[in-house]
Amino acid sequence: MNTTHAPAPATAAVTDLNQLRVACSSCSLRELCLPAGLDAREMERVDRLVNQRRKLRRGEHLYHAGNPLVALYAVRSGFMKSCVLQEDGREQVAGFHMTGDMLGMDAISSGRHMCDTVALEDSELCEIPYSYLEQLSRELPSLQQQLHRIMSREIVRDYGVMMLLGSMKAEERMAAFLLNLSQRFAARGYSSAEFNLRMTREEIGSYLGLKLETISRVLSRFQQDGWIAVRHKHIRIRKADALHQLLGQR
Amino acid sequence: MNTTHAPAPATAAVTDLNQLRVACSSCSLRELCLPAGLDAREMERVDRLVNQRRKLRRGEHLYHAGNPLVALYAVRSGFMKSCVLQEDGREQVAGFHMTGDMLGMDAISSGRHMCDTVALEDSELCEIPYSYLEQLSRELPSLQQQLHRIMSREIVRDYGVMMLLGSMKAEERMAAFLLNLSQRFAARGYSSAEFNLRMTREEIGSYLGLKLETISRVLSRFQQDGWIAVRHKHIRIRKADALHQLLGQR
DNA sequence: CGCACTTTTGAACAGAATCAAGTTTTGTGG
DNA sequence: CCACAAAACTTGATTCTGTTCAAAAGTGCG
Repeated sequence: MNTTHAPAPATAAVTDLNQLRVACSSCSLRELCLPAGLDAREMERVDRLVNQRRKLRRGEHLYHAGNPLVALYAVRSGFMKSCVLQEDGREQVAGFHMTGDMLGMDAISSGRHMCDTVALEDSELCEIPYSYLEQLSRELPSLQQQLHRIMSREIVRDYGVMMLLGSMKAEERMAAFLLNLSQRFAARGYSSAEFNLRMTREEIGSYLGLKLETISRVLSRFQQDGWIAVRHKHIRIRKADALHQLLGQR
Repeated sequence: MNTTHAPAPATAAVTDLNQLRVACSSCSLRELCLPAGLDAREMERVDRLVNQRRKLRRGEHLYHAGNPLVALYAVRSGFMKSCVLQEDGREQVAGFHMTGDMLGMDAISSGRHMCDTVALEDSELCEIPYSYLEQLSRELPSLQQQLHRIMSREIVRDYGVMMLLGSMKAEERMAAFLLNLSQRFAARGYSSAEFNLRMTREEIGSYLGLKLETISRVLSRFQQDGWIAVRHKHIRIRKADALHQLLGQR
């Protein structure tokens, strides 16, 4: 067994911290991530598959649109965004990714990434070489299933974003966004009521199809209504019900 | 070999036209569809996998949100739409599907469909039992690859829709929509310059995040500019360049 | 052939964008 | 560790795009 936190044995030739192994089997995210549903023997084989870590400083790219597909990535720690770009330079945030999320599946169709993925804070990722993943998932039906589930989950998530962008007003989009973050933090064992936004108002706006001024105004309005408390990037949800109602009604 | 158009042999006990076999290997869509990239031996095995057809009259559902995942479907002929629904009853078109498109991948993540899929004209679909597909794709690496490519393509398509909904104006959305249809018809051997819309203005509006009146107005404007000719559902693209420019600029 | 649905077009309205100015925060280098 | 510049945020006033409401005309299905 090996973990990031175990000191490197003095006798071993471990020179690169990035390559320190962290077994999936001992990872707290295993139930959210690629190995969900695998038994011990299977997990061991996945451990050997995922043998490379990648560290990114805030602002660094994991990949750019156009880069060839090498690997898929699982977020081990930190926070990322993916942006789609248009010829004319306009850019739109297509998603925010946190711990346990899988990245890079956009590249499978053409062999090249179709978006940019960037760290919004210092982050660590597990690199899953794609060709080995394909191979191993032929041998381990549970792994194959989980991979398919993960890709399908991304498709479903995208449908939700379409709904958001296509038929909600500014306040509804913001409520949906906050509740989504809240729920994802909760699923990871953090508070669902209090968290820090890792992105700027402009990035939220890009994701929600709104301008940054609108984001700012809606947050202020929610605060005045007593539904949330905002201070800079810190959010405290005071009336989750009210936010939910905003979505359910009409 | 067996095709839909061959008369059923009088001696055979073929009673259900829906079950008449049409081999993938003799299907004109094979290069667009699931068997793309397979050799003859592999194709033969996929033929045995896809042994059920399903006919839908215009307006009939292929599946509803909530239905359990049974199969994926390939559009053999006709035209379909998928709609996501919200608790409050609001509904949004998430995609239009034509010949060769694969449907149903939204259900893999949870085992239940997350959208409604409906025929917009009489349509025929190939039913691909999902558990057999999983199994066979473990045995045939090319099939596995193609399945992954298809799911990834759906993710990339969704990114495009997000871009459209999140950062384009009404006219740009409409131009993108028309050009996308045009290009997809062309890929299927039809005219890229002239085609019939299979959906109502309201459905286009729902897909593009606009109201039907806006769709009508934008089409009229395009027509006045001489960029297209619209008569009811019939569209003739006269200046594809102008439409492209509308997207590329700014 | 008629009724329901779809589409077009106009006029008034609303929500979000844009423009603008000022404030706060953050990150960097001295 | 502090000072400063750049980036991020807030708020107000104005503009504009697309929605809503309304009415009339066209289409097509049964």
